Amino acid sequence: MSLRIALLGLLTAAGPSSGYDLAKSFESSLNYVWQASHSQIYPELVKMASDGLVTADAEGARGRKTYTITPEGADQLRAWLREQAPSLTVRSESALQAFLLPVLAPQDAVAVLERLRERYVKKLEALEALCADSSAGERFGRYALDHGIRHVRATVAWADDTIADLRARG
Amino acid sequence: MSLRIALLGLLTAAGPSSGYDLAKSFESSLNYVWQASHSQIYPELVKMASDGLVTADAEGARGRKTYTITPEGADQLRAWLREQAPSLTVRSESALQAFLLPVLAPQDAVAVLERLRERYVKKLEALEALCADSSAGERFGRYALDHGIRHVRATVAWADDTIADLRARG
DNA sequence: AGCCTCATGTAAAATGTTACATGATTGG
DNA sequence: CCAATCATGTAACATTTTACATGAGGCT
Repeated sequence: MSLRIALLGLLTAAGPSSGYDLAKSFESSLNYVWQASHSQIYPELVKMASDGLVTADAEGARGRKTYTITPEGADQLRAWLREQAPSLTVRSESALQAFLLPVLAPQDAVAVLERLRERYVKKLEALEALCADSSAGERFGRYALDHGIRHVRATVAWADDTIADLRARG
Repeated sequence: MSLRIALLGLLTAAGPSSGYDLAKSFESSLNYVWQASHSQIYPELVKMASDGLVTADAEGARGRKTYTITPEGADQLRAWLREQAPSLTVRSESALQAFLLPVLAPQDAVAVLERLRERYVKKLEALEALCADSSAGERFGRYALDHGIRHVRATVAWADDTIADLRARG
């Protein structure tokens, strides 16, 4: 369901798009919260078309198919948002590493954390650049971007404090 | 791989455990960052035993099997932690909702967010209670719990600010 | 001509979820 | 004795990832 919803959302935000476009949108805008590759997206769009949630254009150059959200698709998206209480759980490999850190000797744990922290700082810079780019009017994706930035900042702060704690222990 | 690593970590943290115990550990301690149910855990433990990462006791009461991590298992866990740069992406249904919020009329979006905020506040209270419970010495899970608390706090703050923003727009 | 990006798809494998199925032990 | 919890497993299904496969169009 989530994939379908995400695609409907992207089609609303960006207007008519091809599967290829949508795959790129996933990479750029949605990547921090959800992932999907073209091999998942193409078949899903076909199913969504047969369910009447989107319509496909005749093919353009290079076999390009442009999908447009239908009123039923828009209804279904809004209904899902209003009615579906989302799961609060998260799947995060880096947080899993964080959990397991104490199995390492403190100095090894510090090394792992410093590497992780560095990568998060880069991610934060990338997100902040995106935020600066987006003109003030662009509401779409803005809330999620803000959400992402706060999370990454929280992670960097956590890494700092955890590194300090590990160092204090030796 | 992540499931296997998580199980090795839990076996290190909690000592010899049954699949049932491990499933409960997932629910209580690891739930915020990773999920797995008994139907995934039992077969995985069998595979891990055949790969020499854990050993199984003879059965106890009610068919209970206690698994113990082997030195090879511990090595593999530490090697993974030291060498594997984890993916920084996250899969979060609630963050996906956050992203899609602008498709709703502002007052509907506010209602959705308020409901979400309430659930996160409850989650925060539960995590903070856990944190207070855990005696100061207990390092295991502490870093991850701290990580989780910071993330949930960041989410609540984000919800507050986003609600305010949506209200300001009408 | 050759390389890169665009563009679509399918297949196989791995992973994760939900449902079904069974039975022992403990506590009230 | 009954209900809850302990305890294990399998099967079916859904989802996700990785790999394979193909070809058009643009640029140098």
